[in-house]
Parts: sequence; structure tokens; C-alpha cells
Amino acid sequence: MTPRSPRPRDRGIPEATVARLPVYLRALQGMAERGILTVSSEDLATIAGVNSAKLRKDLSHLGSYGTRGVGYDVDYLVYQISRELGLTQDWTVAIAGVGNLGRALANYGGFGTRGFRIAALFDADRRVVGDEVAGLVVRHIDTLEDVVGSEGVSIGVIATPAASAQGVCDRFVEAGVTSVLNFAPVVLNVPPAVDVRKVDLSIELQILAFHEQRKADGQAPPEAGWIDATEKT
Amino acid sequence: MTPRSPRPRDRGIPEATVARLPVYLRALQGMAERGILTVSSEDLATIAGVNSAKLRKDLSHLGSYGTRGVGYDVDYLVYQISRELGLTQDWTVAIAGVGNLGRALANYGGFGTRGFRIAALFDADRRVVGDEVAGLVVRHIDTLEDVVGSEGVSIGVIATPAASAQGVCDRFVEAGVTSVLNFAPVVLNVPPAVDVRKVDLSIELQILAFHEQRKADGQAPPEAGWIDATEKT
DNA sequence: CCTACTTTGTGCGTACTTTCACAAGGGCGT
DNA sequence: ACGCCCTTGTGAAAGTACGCACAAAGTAGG
Ligand SMILES: NC(=O)c1ccc[n+]([C@@H]2O[C@H](COP(=O)([O-])OP(=O)(O)OC[C@H]3O[C@@H](n4cnc5c(N)ncnc54)[C@H](O)[C@@H]3O)[C@@H](O)[C@H]2O)c1
Ligand SMILES: NC(=O)c1ccc[n+]([C@@H]2O[C@H](COP(=O)([O-])OP(=O)(O)OC[C@H]3O[C@@H](n4cnc5c(N)ncnc54)[C@H](O)[C@@H]3O)[C@@H](O)[C@H]2O)c1
Repeated sequence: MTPRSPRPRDRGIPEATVARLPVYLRALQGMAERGILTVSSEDLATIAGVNSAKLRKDLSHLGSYGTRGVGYDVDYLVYQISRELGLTQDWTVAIAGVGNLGRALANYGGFGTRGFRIAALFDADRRVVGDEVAGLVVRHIDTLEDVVGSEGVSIGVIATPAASAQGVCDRFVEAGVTSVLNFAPVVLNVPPAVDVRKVDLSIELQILAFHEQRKADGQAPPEAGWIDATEKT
Repeated sequence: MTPRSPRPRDRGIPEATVARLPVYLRALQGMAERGILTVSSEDLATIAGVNSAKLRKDLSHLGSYGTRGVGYDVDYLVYQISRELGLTQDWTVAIAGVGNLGRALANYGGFGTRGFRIAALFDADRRVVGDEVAGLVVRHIDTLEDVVGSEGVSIGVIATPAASAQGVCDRFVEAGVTSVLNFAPVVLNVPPAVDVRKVDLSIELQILAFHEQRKADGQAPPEAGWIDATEKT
């Protein structure tokens, strides 16, 4: 068993590494469930779809948690990555906009099991307010400030139409939310202390279309070989 | 450069630029609708949330479409970016997995209006097959090969549970699909000629949690004006 | 205790990205 | 026709990210 590390030496994990840690974490959790005790960087890298040197360098930012000649202790690494990502504590989430997407998000079980508790759903439409969705009663958007305060919401999810997104974002920020996940196709304006991440499905499709066109244009029928997708996110 | 080039001399546009073109495009389309004829890199950059030098360099990859002293012609730029992204033609999309997320995607109007036609919905559950969703009848996943062939599907969207994702992906690929948008939290394995893009909401939340923890750990958060979010995707 | 073998952690060169800063191009008023 | 002023397009610098290759560190077996 790897000895515990005295100091989490961080302050300066590259953003690219942070974006990959959740991938490693998920792979490791899968292994832990299947009773695998240790894993080499080579094996974990293959599963995570990355180069093993990159994996080792990523993990080295958290500390030296591997054992040369053996690999990494799965449970220990799960713990270390979780701690680094801030998943050892629960985070409280609120979703604004309970339409197609908002409902899908609310009904998705994968969040709660990962330390993200959905505490409130908001909508502006009175036909929706009062509905029960995923065990929560949809509240009116005008109660946002009160609820965010009383529930201690720290992450706001925006699933409203684009036109309302900035307004809702401002209210989240005003109410003290410091992280926002935005599904509306607009660039949000926020103070420097607030983090925004955007998920834009149309953009993803357009990027695929670009490459698709490339493939169709310059003809050079690629060969065989079965490799890991690049999965650029 | 290394002895061998990874691709037959990349005909130009950096991946990072491709990922931003859709953002510019959306901003420009909004301007076009409001009757704006020309725009400077400074203004467009502000709206798109990027640095103006970056914007100019991005656009320079498409050609010299600006006029010094004036800016860019909005309509012309919309056309050029659309062409570059391959949006002057329609793309046919199929969605596999008509659950919470699959339904939200199918019901979303924003795709069709941007040149992405949803041609088919597939599910494995017989209670779902036959349902009408967004004007389409859900088909059984076993008809995937036939439909993909006859409809000329080039982009496959995977919204099934993680356990089924690789299998569905393999069938898409086998049927001739060369671009995949994956919502399931797994790393897909595909041949080199196939592009995969992944959207993983849990990862986004985990990245936010990481920064949230940082803010809490550290000390007094910065205080300043009102800037554009970095929007790293 | 020593040798053979495995796997980590990282130094280093390469490639990509972002940003700065400015010369050159082009419109417009006079 | 001329010169001023604005904005583009782009070299060059600075900052990130990637992946190879290998010494160091640890295991296993005799
Ligand atoms: N559905 C998708 O698959 C999908 C895909 C890509 C992007 N999006 C984006 O996600 C967002 C939501 O999409 P959707 O399909 O769920 O739309 P939707 O119209 O089904 O739902 C939007 C909901 O937001 C509510 N709303 C409107 N203004 C509000 C406000 N000020 N405060 C609170 N709630 C408000 C509406 O009442 C509605 O219930 C949109 O911005 C859309 O562009 C959705
Ligand atoms: N709903 C969300 O907000 C959300 C968020 C993040 C990630 N995801 C991921 O998206 C995927 C779908 O999520 P969901 O909430 O819609 O799940 P869901 O369970 O509601 O829907 C999944 C659907 O896929 C169908 N399916 C199962 N196996 C199939 C197969 N082999 N071929 C075709 N269809 C099959 C099921 O019958 C079901 O209808 C999951 O991988 C989930 O982890 C969803």
C-alpha cells in the first residue's frame, strides 16, 4: 500500500491536466468496483485514451503516488484525485430553465452519485412552476436569490433560452454563485472571480462537420488500424 | 517537424481556431439579423469573448476578408466561415438512445436551423420503439445499419447508457458513419478515419468543483471590474 | 545480498497557442 | 490629389502542452 503523502503539493495544476483528471477518476472507479487493486500507467492510459507519459506527468502534479515496478494503488489514487478535484465534499447545484434540457439534467442520476446535489430548479413559466421534476418542485425564478442563499448553492446551471441566459447568470452571480455551467449559446459576462464553463452542442456538431468536409474534400482513403479516439474536449 | 508529418500537410486551420469559428459565426449571424453591415475585430472579439489579435489571426487562416480601416463585412464573413465549417451543405444526423437526453436533443430546434437534419432516432427498448418524438418515429436499434445507409447519415449521436455506447458506436462506424458525438461517459474506440467528440457534463461540473475548491482554499478572492468569462471548452 | 526486471517520474526537444506590437493598406475629408 | 487616421494582417516573443527516452527506484527471485 502506498504510504500517505504528507503534503498535497499543488497550486499550479495545468488546466489541461485538470480536464483529464475526471476521466482518470472514472476509469479508476470502474476498476475499483471490479476489485482491481493496482494499475500501471500504461494500462490506465489505454483505458483513458491517452499517452502513458502524459498520464504519469498528470499524476505527478498531485504528488508521487505510484510505486516503481508496480504501478498505482487504485483506491488510493481514486481518493487523491477526488480530493484534488474537490469531490470529497458535496457541491450544491441549482438549475435555471426547466425545459427539454433542464428536465434531462434534473432526471439524470449521474450527478447526485458524484457529489453534486441538485438543490433547486427554477423557471419563469408559470405553467412549469409548481411541477414536480425529479423529486423537486420547480420554483419561480424570482425566488432565486432566496433559495440560493438558504441552500448554499455554489454552482448554477443555465438551461434557459439564449435571450434569458445573461440575465439569469447575473442573478446567480449577484446571489453569490461563483461557478456557472452554461448550456445557452451565448458568451456570458461575469466578474473575474466567477468561473464559467460552456457546453454548446451546436458547436460540437459544427466542428464535426468541418472535419467531415475535410475528409470528403481531400481524398486519401485512410487505412486500417484500430486506435483510441482523440476525444478532444 | 518530426520526420513524418502526422497528416498529409494539414491544409491549414489550427484545431483551436476551428473550435472558435462557430462562436464567431453565431455572433455574426446575430449582427446580420440586426442589420449591422460591418464589424471591427475589436468589436467582434468583445462579443465573442476573445482577444482581438486572436480573432484576427483566426480569420486570417480563412483568407484576407477584412478591409483595413473599416473592418469585416458581416454577411461576407458569415458566408466564408459557414463555407469553411462545411455548413453550406446539410448534414444528416442520427441519435441513438431516446431517453432523457436523447429526447431533449431531438426536440431541440437549434440543430435543424443550422444545417443539421435529424434523420432517425434509435432505441433498444421496445417500450420506446414506435413512439413519436419530435415528429420522428423511434426505430429499433437493429435497423440502424439499414437506415444509416438509406438516409446517408454521416454524424451519429450516442445518448445511450455508458455500457451500450461502444457497441452502438461500432455499429455506427460499421454502417459508414465517420463522425460521432458521444454523451456517454466512456472513451470510445474508433478507427483513425472516424472523428469522435465527447460531451461530458459530469466532467464539466468536476472542473468547476476544482476551481471552486481553489477559491475556497486560497484567500481573499480577487475583486475587480466586469470582464468576459474565459469560457474554456 | 545481489542480479534481473518492471514501472515510475521527469528532463528535454518539438509543436502548438496566445499575445504583443507595429508596418502596411485603405477609406475619407479637404 | 494628399495626408490623416483607423484597422487589418502578421512577425516574433512568451507561454503551454505533448511525448520520447531514460535514470532512478522499487519488486522478485535466487
Ligand atoms: N435541448 C437541447 O438538446 C439543447 C441543445 C443545445 C443547446 N440547448 C440550449 O439549452 C437551452 C435550453 O434548451 P431547451 O431545449 O431546454 O429549451 P426549452 O425552451 O425547452 O426550455 C427553456 C426553459 O427555460 C425557461 N425560461 C425562459 N426564460 C427564463 C428565465 N428568465 N428564467 C428561468 N427560466 C426561463 C422556459 O420557461 C423553458 O421552460 C437553450 O439555450 C438551448 O439553446 C439545448
Ligand atoms: N440526462 C443527462 O442530463 C445526462 C447528463 C450527463 C450524461 N448523460 C449520459 O447520456 C446518456 C443518456 O442519458 P439519459 O439520461 O438519456 O439516459 P436514459 O436512461 O434516460 O436513456 C438511455 C436510453 O438509451 C436506450 N438504450 C439502452 N441501450 C441501448 C442500445 N444498445 N441501443 C440503443 N438504445 C439503447 C435506453 O432504452 C434508453 O431509452 C448516458 O450515458 C448518460 O450517462 C446524460
